[in-house]
Amino acid sequence: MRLPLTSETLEDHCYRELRQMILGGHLVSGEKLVQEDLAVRLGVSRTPLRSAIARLERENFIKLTTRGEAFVAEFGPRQIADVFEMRAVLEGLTCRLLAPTIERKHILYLRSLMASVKPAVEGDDRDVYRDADVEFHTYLTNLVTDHPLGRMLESLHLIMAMSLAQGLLRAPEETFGEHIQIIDALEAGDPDVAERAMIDHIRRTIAILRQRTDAGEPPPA
Amino acid sequence: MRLPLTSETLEDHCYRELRQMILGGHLVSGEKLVQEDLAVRLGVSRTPLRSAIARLERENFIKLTTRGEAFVAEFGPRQIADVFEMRAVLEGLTCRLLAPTIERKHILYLRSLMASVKPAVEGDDRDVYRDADVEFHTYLTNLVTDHPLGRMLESLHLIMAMSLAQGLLRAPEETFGEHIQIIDALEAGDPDVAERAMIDHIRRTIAILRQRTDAGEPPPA
DNA sequence: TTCGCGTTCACTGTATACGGTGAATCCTGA
DNA sequence: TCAGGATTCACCGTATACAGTGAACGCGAA
Repeated sequence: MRLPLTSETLEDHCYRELRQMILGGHLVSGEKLVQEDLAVRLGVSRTPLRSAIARLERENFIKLTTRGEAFVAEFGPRQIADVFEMRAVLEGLTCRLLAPTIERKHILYLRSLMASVKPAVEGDDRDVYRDADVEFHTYLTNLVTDHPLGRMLESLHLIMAMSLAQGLLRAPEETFGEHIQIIDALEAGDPDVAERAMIDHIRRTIAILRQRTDAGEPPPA
Repeated sequence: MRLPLTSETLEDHCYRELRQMILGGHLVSGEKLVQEDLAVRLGVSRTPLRSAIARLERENFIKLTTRGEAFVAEFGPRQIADVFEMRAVLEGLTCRLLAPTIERKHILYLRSLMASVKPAVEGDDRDVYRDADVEFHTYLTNLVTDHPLGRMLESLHLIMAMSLAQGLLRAPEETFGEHIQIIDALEAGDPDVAERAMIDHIRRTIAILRQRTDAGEPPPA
């Protein structure tokens, strides 16, 4: 048994490791997760591994059959759109809650973040912009402390990161302006406007995803 | 070891049992959950019990210390309001998704449900009305299948049931009309109106809860 | 009495052993 | 050759054993 060099639990370790394996494509969609194999691969016993799997299942990264077999979930445009649907309203709520009291320094950070990727927008450097996009949403989420909302959004963000790993869904010049609008609304301290701006922002992306679903486009495998 | 009389897993059993113990007040807020004690009390080993605890923790019924000790979460007006905040937007989303395609029979059921409690509203029979209230929201949630939204709302509904166990937060004559409005919007098939009706409905309750929080009213203990 | 320190103990995380069950495989008879 | 049934096997849920770690408690010194 491995000594706990860090104070982190082995379950946490497995959780993050598995997540990374899914994100990094080392575990592909639909692949079966055999507990014993994975356990030796991660150097732990089945006990903490099982906990990690259960957690990932609740976060929709893993599907279980009635008999307990675990498979990596499939992420097509449909599934991503479903998750984004929840993200839209929950991140909208985030903005609503933040607007009245958000501190100036956070506004400044968000502005500087967007300013720093302006060249990427103009040069259409999508990799750079994508990271900023994720950071923008993650940063906002992390500002809501002492509220169960934060934890709920964590797992959804991962799915966002995953979907973006395959490339941006909308052009930077489009979403850039929307981010600015959100920041403006937060700075103005208007909960309704801020909430609406965020919801509309994400729902425009959902529209794209739904188009792909309707077109029957399969996940890029 | 108990034989699996039902196909249900022991973890599921523990989960429901614990939930019920919390709801029923057999486990009170702030009480520590000692794994071994609970295990013998439920007639199982610690293994499935631990899974159940982990699950309840993710659903905010149980808080864990850094060292893994589990305590029953505290549910004051503040915590309930926080959860209701998420319920508002997620159930709003439920209505938005349902509106375009909801079947007539479901509309009819909801109408008959409300009609059946009309006397309770007029007679101010709050116990009867409360059950119908929970049923109204639960029924709608269950209509959304094939979407992660349903599972996400499950745990939140439990907290609603819990808060209502202590009595209604608003007068039936107030919420009754709002329920009707929601049904009307669903029947009309208008996603925006249906979403807004649900959100407003729940947010009015949140306002009440926030008043109690501001007044510093402690949980009834 | 009170503070400090060591010992004990309770309780957790983790490993491992065990029994059961569905699926795959192989054998047998037509 | 092919269908059907028995047997094996792989894998999961659960129980239990073990080791580590704070916290509580008691004891001795100031």
